[in-house]
Amino acid sequence: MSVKDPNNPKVTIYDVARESGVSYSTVSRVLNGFEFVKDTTREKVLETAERLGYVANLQARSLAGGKSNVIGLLVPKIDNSYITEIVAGIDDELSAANLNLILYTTHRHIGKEQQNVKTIMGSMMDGLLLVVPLATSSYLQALRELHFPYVLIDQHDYAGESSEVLATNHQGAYEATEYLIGLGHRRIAFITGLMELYSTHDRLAGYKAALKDHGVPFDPQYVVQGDFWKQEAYHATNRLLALDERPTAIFAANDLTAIGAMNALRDHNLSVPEDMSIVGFDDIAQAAYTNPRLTTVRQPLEQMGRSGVNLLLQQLHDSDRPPQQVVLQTEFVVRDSCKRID
Amino acid sequence: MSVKDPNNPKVTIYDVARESGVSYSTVSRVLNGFEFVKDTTREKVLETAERLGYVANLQARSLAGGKSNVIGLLVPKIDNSYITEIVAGIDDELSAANLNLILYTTHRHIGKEQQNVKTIMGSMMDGLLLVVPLATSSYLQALRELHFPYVLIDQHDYAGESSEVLATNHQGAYEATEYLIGLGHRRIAFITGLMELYSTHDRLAGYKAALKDHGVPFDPQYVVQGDFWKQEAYHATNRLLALDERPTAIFAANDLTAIGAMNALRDHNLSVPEDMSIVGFDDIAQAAYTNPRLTTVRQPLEQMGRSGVNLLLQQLHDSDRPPQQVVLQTEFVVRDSCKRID
DNA sequence: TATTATTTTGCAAGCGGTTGCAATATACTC
DNA sequence: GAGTATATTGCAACCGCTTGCAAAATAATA
Repeated sequence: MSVKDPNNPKVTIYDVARESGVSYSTVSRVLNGFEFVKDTTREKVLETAERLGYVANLQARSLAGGKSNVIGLLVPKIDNSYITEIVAGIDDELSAANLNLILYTTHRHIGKEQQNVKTIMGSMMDGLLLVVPLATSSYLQALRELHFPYVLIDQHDYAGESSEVLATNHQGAYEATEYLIGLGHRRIAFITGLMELYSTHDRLAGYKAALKDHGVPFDPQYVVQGDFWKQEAYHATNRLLALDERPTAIFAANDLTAIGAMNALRDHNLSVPEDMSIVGFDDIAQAAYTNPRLTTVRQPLEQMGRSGVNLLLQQLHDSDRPPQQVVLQTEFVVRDSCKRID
Repeated sequence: MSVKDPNNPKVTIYDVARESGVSYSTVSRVLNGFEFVKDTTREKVLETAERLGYVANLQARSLAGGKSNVIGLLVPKIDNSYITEIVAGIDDELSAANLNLILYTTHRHIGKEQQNVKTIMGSMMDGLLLVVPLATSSYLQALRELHFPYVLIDQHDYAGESSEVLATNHQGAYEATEYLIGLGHRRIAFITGLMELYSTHDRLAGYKAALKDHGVPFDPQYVVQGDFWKQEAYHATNRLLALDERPTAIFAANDLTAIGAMNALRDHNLSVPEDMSIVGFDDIAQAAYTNPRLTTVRQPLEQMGRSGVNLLLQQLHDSDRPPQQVVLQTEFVVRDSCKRID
């Protein structure tokens, strides 16, 4: 790396300065769009920089107190399209804003979440995007105290002091449940997601509200706990099937849960939607390819990522901007996994 | 960020030094596992660092010529599981090695690829992982000249001077084609991928080799160009269906292409596998959920990501290590999208 | 044209680390 | 216990860039 190659692309600000006959600070000013620079100087510098193929060293810039143009992204794990669609939106928007993205994966390891946040705060990134973080209380406070810009994506800060982007979970769940009721179902089960996440609670509340509004008594035995993953959903479904009075429909907290449920049903030789209606949540790409195709509540995942970036960008520009909440609309998508019963 | 908070987590090496009564260089040495440090000193420093919650500033470290512990990852776009599975493997392995990942997405914009590589080289990352890069010649040379550690994933450097991880594309395509021939097919079409990618050529060669070995004459009209994406595959399939003598089977360069083909067939009211057999390549998650389930050639995508990281790690440890090639085994996966014909 | 206000520019310090080299402390010999 | 080899530690310089402040250049005013 340190070879002084003749055609070494490691051009520094000093090289540009020397080559264009001005001081390095002037170069710095030009490159940062500082206004008090004579136009001719600016052009000259810009031209030389271009010619020499100068590219700023990010770490040096950030170390010197400027912006690093890097924002951190904390996600649980890159292994399902719920996450990757959000990340795609984030990446897209960040890229448009000429910002770099450094990815931190917690591998669903709670301690790591905290650890990463500390690293990020210590590392002079410009901001942080947290996608469905779990144990937030500890470090959210630290982030706030330091005025470190951050945005929560699909997670809620009960303290109400964080910018966040959410979807209409309650409404989505309400509509899904209502749809099932409309098809004649009365014994409707709900497989929850991770209890640490706000969306789980919000969806559960929507489900209950719909039952109530339509005079269907709420029966706790039909609410079983999942964790947004197939495996756990599989077990949860088995528990439901062991009930004396099996449900006739399952509302799954997300599509992966729905798929896990379908797997369990298949292993019990039950078919969807004949023996059991199923509704998911998210509308990940896979949902359109299950067999039967999954009826679900679409979340605008990519848009959620984009909105998160925008919220962060606003904070970056105006650091005292109060926390803001963006709530995106879900949409009920009818496909083939539900059937009317009598 | 610069607030001198009482509980400011921005602890520097100087703080640790002062607090533990040694010089900052000693702290640096301890933190970097340098050997010539007295055990008692080491412990004392480590203990203080821990207590103060010290976390190294990456940019400073990298600026000072040490390792940055950041590696760059260049990918086309985060929007399909081919990419995300590879990224998952990379992320996993990197995380295990305690390395950070900064993500560069080219959005399939060739100029951006080059631009990003330049940025990366100028930014003192420790290394670079390139997943299916397209226009490589220009910057691969620059990377080599600077001895900048990098690894190609699923792409081949014809100059033979790059470390790369590939899959047995030729063999995979050969087996797929052979399988179709074994089912009695003679008019077997091949929808190619992006011609800039090595895998496309390798698969095409495997397809041709299988035809030849089994005495099936190669007919150029059955090879149509795609680009690894559904849309283009859709059009390519339409072209095949417009032929006087339609093929009875389609071997698609990847699963997305296969799915695009299936969409086109459906729009022609043709059913798979009754009217047309289809084989894909990759075995992305979706392949198991198409209807009918897709017969395909599995690439160990996640493992490819992992291997890429390992190759890079080796280079990081021994910078004169000659370029190495890792070729991972593909595996033919029979599902329901092919049928025997007479 | 001298004087003063305003632009532009350059210098130096510092961001938080790493590292070569010299200085100091400790261990080993005789 | 003096002398020398070896293990530890500290100092200073530097990585590439930003920025406050002062100097130099230019424009405005009298």
